[in-house]
Amino acid sequence: MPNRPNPFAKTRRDHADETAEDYVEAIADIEMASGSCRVKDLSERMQVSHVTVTRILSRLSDAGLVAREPYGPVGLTPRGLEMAAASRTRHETVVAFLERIGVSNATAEHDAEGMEHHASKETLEAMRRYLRHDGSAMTEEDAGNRQ
Amino acid sequence: MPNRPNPFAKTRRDHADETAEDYVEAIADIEMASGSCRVKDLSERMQVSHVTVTRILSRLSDAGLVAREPYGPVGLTPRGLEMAAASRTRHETVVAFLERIGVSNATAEHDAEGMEHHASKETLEAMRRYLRHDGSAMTEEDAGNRQ
DNA sequence: ATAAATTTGTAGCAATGGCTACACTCTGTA
DNA sequence: TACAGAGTGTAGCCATTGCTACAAATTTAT
Repeated sequence: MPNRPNPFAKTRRDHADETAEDYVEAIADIEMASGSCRVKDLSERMQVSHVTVTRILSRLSDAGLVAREPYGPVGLTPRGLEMAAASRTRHETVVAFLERIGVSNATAEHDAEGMEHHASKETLEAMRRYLRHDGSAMTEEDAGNRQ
Repeated sequence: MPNRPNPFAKTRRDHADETAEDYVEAIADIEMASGSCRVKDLSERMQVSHVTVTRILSRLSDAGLVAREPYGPVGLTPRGLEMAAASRTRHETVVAFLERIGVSNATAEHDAEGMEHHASKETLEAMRRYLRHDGSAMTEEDAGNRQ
């Protein structure tokens, strides 16, 4: 018997859900930054072809997260907005946490993008607790001086 | 323009590589724990059908990570062993780190499974630095008392 | 107002990872 | 030894996410 029973399991499902969150988050970001979101914006952001974006948007539209009309801009439904807000909060928690332990902003943004989908409620709470109670940013030097 | 340029990008590729690492790590674990690894052990561990395991093993065998013969046990090639060792180290770092900030062992194991694939070298180093320099385990109570 | 350029949609292919159903091999025991 | 049951393999289906190539629409410029 494996000594680590099956902490795995679900990890390998949910890829489609992660995609949904990433897209919804990106749409909210882009709308916020430039006023409206187009397929092109998403294909650049996600670094995939516009074809891939179109197909995924169509799935998200069926799922009731995205509002879409041919050749038009991409919008979020109320449910999409909800998901975007939750994703954003979680994303910001992970980024802030990584920076706090000394990771550069660029790396924190990059790693958070992947990690955020796997941080459970409990882990996110631990991160927030850490952010609340350890007020100082930790640089490499700080880390050396701490004890 | 999005304010977050494209920290995304690769995030959505590499799923196959993550699978490879997960399987190789699992094989090493199971061999360690029970002496030999069978398809059945993996299908239980990963909670997927034996069919899925077989197909993935065949891909990993083609990739030179896994040694395989029909109806026989599953082994790792030298390259597979290398990958398993690296994965294990990284996994243990993430688990230890999560526990250190107050996450329960069960949750740490679970979250690490997904997060470890997205922790860059820089982030892993920050975690190890934190583990080295902050010797005490942090419980929820500790967190409250710290400042 | 037209032509050119950009954007979006559609068709159709590939790889990955799920599955069920069915066939085959292996093992252990009657 | 022979058979039952457990373990594997194979066929073939589906969904997701990539892609290129080509077609249609929209926007921009002339």
